[in-house]
Amino acid sequence: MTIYDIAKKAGVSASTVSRVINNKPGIRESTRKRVQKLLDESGYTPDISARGLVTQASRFIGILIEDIRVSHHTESVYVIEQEMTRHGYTCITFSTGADPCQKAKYIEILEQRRVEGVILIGSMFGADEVRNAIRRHLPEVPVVIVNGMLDLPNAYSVLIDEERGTEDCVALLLRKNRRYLAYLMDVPTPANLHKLQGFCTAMQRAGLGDGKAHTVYAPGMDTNPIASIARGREAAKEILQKMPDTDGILCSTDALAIGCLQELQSRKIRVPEDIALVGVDNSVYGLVCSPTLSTLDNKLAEVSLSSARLLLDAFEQKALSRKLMLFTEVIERESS
Amino acid sequence: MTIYDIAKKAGVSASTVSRVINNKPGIRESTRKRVQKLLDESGYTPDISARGLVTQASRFIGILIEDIRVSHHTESVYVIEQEMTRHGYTCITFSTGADPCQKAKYIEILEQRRVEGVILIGSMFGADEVRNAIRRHLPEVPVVIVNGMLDLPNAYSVLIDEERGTEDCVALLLRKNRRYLAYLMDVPTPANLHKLQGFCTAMQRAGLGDGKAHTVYAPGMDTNPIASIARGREAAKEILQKMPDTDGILCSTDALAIGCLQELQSRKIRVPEDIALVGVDNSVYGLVCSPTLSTLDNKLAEVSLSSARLLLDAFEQKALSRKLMLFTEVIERESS
DNA sequence: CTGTTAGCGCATTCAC
DNA sequence: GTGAATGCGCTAACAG
Repeated sequence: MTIYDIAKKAGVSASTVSRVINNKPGIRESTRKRVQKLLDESGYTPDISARGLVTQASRFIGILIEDIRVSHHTESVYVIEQEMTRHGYTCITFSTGADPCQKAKYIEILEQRRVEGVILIGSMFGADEVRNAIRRHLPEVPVVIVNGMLDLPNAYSVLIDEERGTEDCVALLLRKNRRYLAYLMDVPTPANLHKLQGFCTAMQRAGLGDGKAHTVYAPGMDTNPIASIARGREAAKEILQKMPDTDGILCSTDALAIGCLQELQSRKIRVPEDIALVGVDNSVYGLVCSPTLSTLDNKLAEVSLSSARLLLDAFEQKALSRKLMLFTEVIERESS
Repeated sequence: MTIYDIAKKAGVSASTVSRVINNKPGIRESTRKRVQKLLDESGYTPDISARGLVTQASRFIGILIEDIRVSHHTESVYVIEQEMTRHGYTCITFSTGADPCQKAKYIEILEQRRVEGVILIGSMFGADEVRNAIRRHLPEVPVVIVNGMLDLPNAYSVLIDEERGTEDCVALLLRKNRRYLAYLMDVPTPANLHKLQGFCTAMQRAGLGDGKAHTVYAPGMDTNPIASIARGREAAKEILQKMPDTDGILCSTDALAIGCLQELQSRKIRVPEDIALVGVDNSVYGLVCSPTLSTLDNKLAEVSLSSARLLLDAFEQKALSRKLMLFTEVIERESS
């Protein structure tokens, strides 16, 4: 079923049908009615790709995330997809995994699909390989990176002040009279390094010594939340062994904090009485666990919506700024 | 950058370039080398949509789910996307929401994108509106429905025997010497009605009376997991009020069970000592809460992989069957 | 107001 | 082996 089929049935030319479909002016009302009726009855639907070929507009945007199973990524994708769909764009979403080369491959697929814009979710998309891939494959289309930076003329950033937020988390623990703080850090992405910086700053300011000495890493590549939890558990063991005096633990993600919590509880260490616990992400997990988890709300939903809006503005070249910063909020629950 | 640009640079015709790109035979090796080199250097990438216009193959498939934020949906989408991408297909995923009309709209978008196949995740896609939309907009492409049925010549089903699984859950509770069972049921989707059927069968068989009389509904349209948890909490109150003797609760989803757990704990009712709790979905939530949640693993990952494979088989018309059934497994954890 | 023509980027005949 | 011509479904520019 093409516009030609409709045109034949209606006894008009294909252009007339096209005009009706696209609500172009300059058509006699009677003709429009007649064609529209046929259009409705025949169940015709335009081929958007064919249209895109001539209008040079795919109406696609690409969304890249490392792993959609991570709950705050999911939230981001949800919000962005709703907003972009509302504006007539179709989202192509890929879970790229952690490997930068793999990320570059997906960028090539997005080029093949002629996306009009891209949203990268996560600071690890600021890697050099990604930048090169963008420069090579998508040098012309606006690219918004969420919670990260990309030094490219077509790149935009929506940032979250997690460094400051982490300082606020430390402040919370200090208010709870904790003095032997530990920091449990996930893979050293730029975002996580910012949080570490915040932790160190706050520790120093409080006269609690070198933050890095109180930091334990939870190494691992698997982005699955279950794997994250397991890593948190392992890292908790390390904290307890190396820093037995610890009375407060700050985790760079909620998933790690959950693992941590499980390890503490299995050892009958009371949370928050013996050790207070704070996570980051404001994920559902923090509401599901018991005690509920104090966490840093990094406003992923707002940030994602802003990034979608920023992309839409960039399409109309009316983006006010290439860089946007949003602020976090500490959510105090039972674990602190 | 088109094949014509490459052709000009190479001093050959566009057809030759096309042949090189598609690895067609009948090209002198020296020519192929020369063109390939230019292809690589220039950073040319074919426009898949333009190709699709002539080959009549979009290499798109559509995935429809109600809400990607629901953790087992997310898992499904992840698995399907990985598998389809591996086979050269690009997935277009939409969160449709609960409204059947909205679902129909998304099906129309999929038609506009000329998807070659569709995967519907969830039994609520078996609704009449959806069937009509498929019949109208996508009568020719294979449609796989996960955990549901669609009476259409181009439809395939991958089912999970949750009815039997629910019976197994009741058996678990009986083994734990529970006799006053309640069933907490989410919105009456076909899948949830199957579970209810399983509950009733098992209750009757055990001589515990009419299952329906022991069933409480958690009404609500919001598919967000946080909303589900809240609904579970409300429903738990109702159970405690109407059936104060209850010593075991089976919930049709983990999220509801989490809400239930929270309400019980807030009333100092011990789980599992006073009331045992079992969910369905084997979601991360069940590992995050405390006590950890016994649950029915409905093998969403396997089911999703099977549905992707089924679709791929249908593309090559070598699908062995239109209907596939997989089996569940009870996972016993601390809550029972 | 409407039809004719051309061309988007590509693969595929059919000649040569 | 390779090129010229054609058409996929559609919109846009230009006639009329």
